[in-house]
Amino acid sequence: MYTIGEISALLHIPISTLRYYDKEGLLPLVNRTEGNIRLFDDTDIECLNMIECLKTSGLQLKDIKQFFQWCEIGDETIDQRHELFLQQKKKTEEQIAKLQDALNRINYKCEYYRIAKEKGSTDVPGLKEELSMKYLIK
Amino acid sequence: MYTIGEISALLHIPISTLRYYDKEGLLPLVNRTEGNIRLFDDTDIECLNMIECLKTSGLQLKDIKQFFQWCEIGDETIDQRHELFLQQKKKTEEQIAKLQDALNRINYKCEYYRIAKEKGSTDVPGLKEELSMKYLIK
DNA sequence: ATACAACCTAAACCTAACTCCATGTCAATA
DNA sequence: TATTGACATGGAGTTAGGTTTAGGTTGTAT
Repeated sequence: MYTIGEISALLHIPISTLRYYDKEGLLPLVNRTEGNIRLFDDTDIECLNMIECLKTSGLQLKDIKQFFQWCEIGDETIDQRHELFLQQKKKTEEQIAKLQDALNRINYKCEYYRIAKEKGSTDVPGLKEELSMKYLIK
Repeated sequence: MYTIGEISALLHIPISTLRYYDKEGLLPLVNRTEGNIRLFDDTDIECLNMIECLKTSGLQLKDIKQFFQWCEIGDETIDQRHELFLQQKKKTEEQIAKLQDALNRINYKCEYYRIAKEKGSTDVPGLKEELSMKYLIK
C-alpha cells in the first residue's frame, strides 16, 4: 500500500494530477484510511499505467473514464470495449506513421544544417532546390 | 495565388486557424491585395507544411515562430536552427517509441477482448482485476 | 505535547490552440 | 444597382488537462 506521495514519486506523476484524476472519476476504487488518506495498491498502479497508455494513444480522459465504467458494468459491454481498442489501434498506427513522416523531414533538416554549418552559410547549391521553403526557411 | 478559402480547402486547415496563425506571426510574408484580401502562394503552402511538421513533432507555435525569425535573421542563426532540429529529432524518436509501447499494450487488449467476445465473458472477478496486466499477459 | 511534514477539499486560476461573434468591406453576379 | 457570398478585424469564449491557493486535518518524530 502506498500514499499519494509515494505513487507520485514512483510513477513520476504530480500529486495534483493524481488528485485530479481521482476527482474526475478515473480512479474509482482507491481506498482510504479511517482518516480519509488515499491508499493506493498495485491494481491502482496498473490502472494508472492503463491511463497513461490510453492517453498516449490519443484518448481523452472522459473516454478513459467511459472505458472504466464499461469495465464495471461487466460482460455486456465487451463489444464496446473491443471496438474501442480496435479504434485506438488504428489511431495509434496512424499517429506513428504521421510522426515518422515528420521525422523524415526533420532528419533532412538536420543534414541540411550540418552542411550549412560547415560552409558557414545556408546558400548551398543542390540542397536549396530541395528545400521546402525556398526563400524563407533556410 | 490562392485566397484563404482555397488554401483552407486545399490543406484541410480551418480558415479561422489560418487567420490565427497569421495573427500570431507564423505567416509573416503573406501578401495582400489592394483591398486587403490575403493572397497565399506556393511558398506560403510550404510554410504551412513546415508548421504542420513541427507541430506534429511536438513544437509549440511560439517556438515555430522563433524558428521562422531565425530564418529571417540569416546565417548567424544556423547553429540555433541546427540545434533545434537535432532536439526535435530526439523528441520525435522518443515519441514514436512511446507510441509503439502503447500500441503493444493495445494489441494485447484487442486480442484479449476478441477472446472474451468468443467466450461471452472476460472471466475476471472485477474492474481492478480486469485492468491489471497480470490478467492481460498470459 | 508539540512541531511539522504530508495529507485533505473546494475552487480559482492557468495555458495552448483554437473558435466564434459582431460588425464591416470587397467582388462577382442578376 | 442591388444582392450575395467570401473576405476582413478585434475581441470574447471554449476546451482539455492540469496547477495553485487557501484553509483545514492527519500522522509521526522528538
